[in-house]
Amino acid sequence: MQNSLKAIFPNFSSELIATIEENGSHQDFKSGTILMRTGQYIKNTVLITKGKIKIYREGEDGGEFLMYYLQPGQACAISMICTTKSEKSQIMAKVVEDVSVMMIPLQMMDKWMMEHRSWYEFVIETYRSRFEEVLEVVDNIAFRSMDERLEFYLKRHSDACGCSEVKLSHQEIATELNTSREVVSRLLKKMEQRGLVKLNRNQIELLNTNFTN
Amino acid sequence: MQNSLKAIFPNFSSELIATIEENGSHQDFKSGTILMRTGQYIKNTVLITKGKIKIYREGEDGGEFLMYYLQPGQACAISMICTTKSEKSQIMAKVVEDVSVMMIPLQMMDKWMMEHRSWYEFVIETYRSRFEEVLEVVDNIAFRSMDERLEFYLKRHSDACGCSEVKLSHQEIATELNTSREVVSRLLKKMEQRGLVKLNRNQIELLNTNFTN
DNA sequence: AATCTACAGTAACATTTATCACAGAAGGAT
DNA sequence: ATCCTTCTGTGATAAATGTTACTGTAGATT
Repeated sequence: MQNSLKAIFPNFSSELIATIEENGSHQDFKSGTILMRTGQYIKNTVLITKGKIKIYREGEDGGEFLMYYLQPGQACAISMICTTKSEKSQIMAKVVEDVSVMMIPLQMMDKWMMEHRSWYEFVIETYRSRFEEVLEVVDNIAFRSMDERLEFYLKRHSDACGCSEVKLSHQEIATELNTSREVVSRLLKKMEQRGLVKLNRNQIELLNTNFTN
Repeated sequence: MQNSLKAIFPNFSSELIATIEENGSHQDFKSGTILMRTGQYIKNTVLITKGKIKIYREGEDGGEFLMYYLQPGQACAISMICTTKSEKSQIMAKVVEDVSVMMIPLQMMDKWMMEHRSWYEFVIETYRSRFEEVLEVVDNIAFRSMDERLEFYLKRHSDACGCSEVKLSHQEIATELNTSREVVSRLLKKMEQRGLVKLNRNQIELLNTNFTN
């Protein structure tokens, strides 16, 4: 256990790892579990050691909008921020691949910030990278049209999984981009005609990862 | 001077105020000055003591997109985040009302985080509130159409200045929402017909601040 | 094999937003 | 007062996106 945590969070000091083992509680969740809801109070910070969690925003009409994914070695920035004052969550977190996490009680946050340099740096870096990621999301919806956003979305996915096949239905993609299935189908078809992708049932193969044209 | 800082940042401890006075440099900037550009390296954290700074994202085509405003008693979250590793800025910061600021050299950031509880809390709270604000921006562009976004925009403005008159041209508003002047003119006209605003040259008067209908 | 269901394709149409073109109005400068 | 510039209003049109409706197909179920 100690070994695995150290492997996943290589920058953590040994003392920090030990402290985490001591105070955190290890938990597993199945794909589909909703870990956090908008408006819910947060009592833990979450460190991901296995699997994938989707962080998204929910519209009043029930529409979803993907913000980013959390993967092993990462932590939920929102939970860190809100934790310090036990604020309400502003986002939804859903498990999309069975996960293992360490739940860190909120009281530890402030304490460790002072006591563990490597925790402090991890937290700051988490804030920074998530903030940047969200800014990129803003860019996309503010300045780009749906076809560009779709390309960006597929690229992000293949980057995340490290493979060129994206295993999602058009409906799922549409939901995450907050558009309709028909629009996604149309645009994908156009991309196929341009030779950028190959379409199969429940699977999109990226032919030209570097389609910046 | 000591007095004024304490008045603007009431939660800062006296020792922190003294430290800021000692290490920060007081500077003034005229309206229109660009304090930070995308891609620029950041070497200071900025505390605003007077005036207003606009934080926005710039598209490749030169389009702007308003993120939020910084006002007295606030600090630039981006500069704090980037500062810790002297990262590049991801946003633009432009003075929109003559400002006075305290520039804090980046080396101080980490040091004060450990030494001054009130600084630590201020930084965390700044992260949190800005993150939330950006999430709200995402909501708006992801889920809402232009007429709703325009209403929200006007509301934010009147909230910020504390008055019901928004002194902006249609062109300026269009720029910040990344749309065109004609669209703004048309939507405003409709709002006027619905009795929500009164239109004058370079000025929009909100008649019904609570237009959630 | 027959049936069922989720997924994908596509045409037709509605709506929203962007763009072009131009006219008039307000206020400052001469 | 006249001229100039900026701001505003509005129609016509184009483009992008959303919606409705329907068809076909692959794979699962029976």
